[in-house]
Amino acid sequence: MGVARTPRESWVEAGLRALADGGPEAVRVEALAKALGVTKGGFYGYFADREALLTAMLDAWEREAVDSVLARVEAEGGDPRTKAHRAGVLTFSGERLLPIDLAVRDWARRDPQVAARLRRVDNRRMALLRETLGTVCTDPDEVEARSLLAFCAAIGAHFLAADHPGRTRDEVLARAADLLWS
Amino acid sequence: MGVARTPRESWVEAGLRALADGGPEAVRVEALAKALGVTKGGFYGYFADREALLTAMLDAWEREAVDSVLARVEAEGGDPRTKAHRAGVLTFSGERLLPIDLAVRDWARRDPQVAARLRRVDNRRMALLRETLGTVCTDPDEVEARSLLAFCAAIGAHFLAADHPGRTRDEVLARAADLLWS
DNA sequence: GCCCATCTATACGGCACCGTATAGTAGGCG
DNA sequence: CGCCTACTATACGGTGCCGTATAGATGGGC
Repeated sequence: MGVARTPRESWVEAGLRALADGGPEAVRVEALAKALGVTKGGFYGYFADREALLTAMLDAWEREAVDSVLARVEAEGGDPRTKAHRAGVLTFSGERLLPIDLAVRDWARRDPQVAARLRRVDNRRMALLRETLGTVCTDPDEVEARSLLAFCAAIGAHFLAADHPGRTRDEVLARAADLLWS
Repeated sequence: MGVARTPRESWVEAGLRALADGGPEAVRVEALAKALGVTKGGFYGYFADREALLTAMLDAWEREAVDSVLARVEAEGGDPRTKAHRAGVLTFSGERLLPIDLAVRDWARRDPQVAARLRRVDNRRMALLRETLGTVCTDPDEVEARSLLAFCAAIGAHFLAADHPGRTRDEVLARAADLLWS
């Protein structure tokens, strides 16, 4: 048996990279092959077509972005706000997950399949926010409002281009977090 | 002189529609021509190339999304919160501007030219938010934080797929607005 | 009615990509 | 060693798109 020189995961990996910095349209079989230093010859042994790769990419992302993150957060435990913060850091820092996350969000606006997946992911993240914010606020409606604001801030900050004269974005976000968790 | 059967604005218009529901990659000369019921023959009389159309689209969007909206808001006047709310409604309701806005946001992550433009737009919107929130809150740092939260909510809500058991998204957003303007 | 600018259709070469077919190579296993 | 499987390179037809060239239509101005 020959050894897998360019195994299935390599294609998924390259696909996620392309998605991260070019959107789903940038996930092109021949381009990935060139990025991997091969031709597309072997691709169709792993995937029926381009669409199958996109699905596999989303599968991998869903696992890595939620299961793995939430598992680590639960394992380390700690203060509710700390847990929420660590989940945010694990998810939205690091050059890897964030750009994929943002690309998936835009993609979801055009593809119902992707939207359904993102909904599963976001619901689990919202559940964590609800849980932690429930410790600093009793009114369930307000907990929901604060959770949405927190989530929107975590995501929206990356889609906003506004400046904050005399401050950094991170400083403003820190102040916003204080407001939400006060 | 022949009359403009498919004038320049038609191409810009069709381009913005394509951008709104397919992203910049979907703005393709031949596809627009087909959508307009024409061939691409006349296109290159108005635009040097596809890139020139994209620029013209952004010009049109910037005027319509900011100049026109802010002018109308200032003209009608009213309560600060009302002004901010009306600006939000004019910008983010209606099937027209919102999807273009969201598409531009994703586009800006990959194209510095677009990012610079979005920055101008967002700064003007932020200025309005700052002004109105300055009337309910004195600490400038908190005004900035609340403004950012409000803006992130307006944008982020459209990129979030989470559910709110027993509530609608609009209900939660209304509660969030109450928090920010309290 | 005719001219002429303005728009339009058609055709072209080029490129990038998809998915398929086919032949070549490389390494584990008997 | 030689086979057989897994992977790879190459080549192909098809499609959709870009930008250019060129010829045809259309309607206002004189």
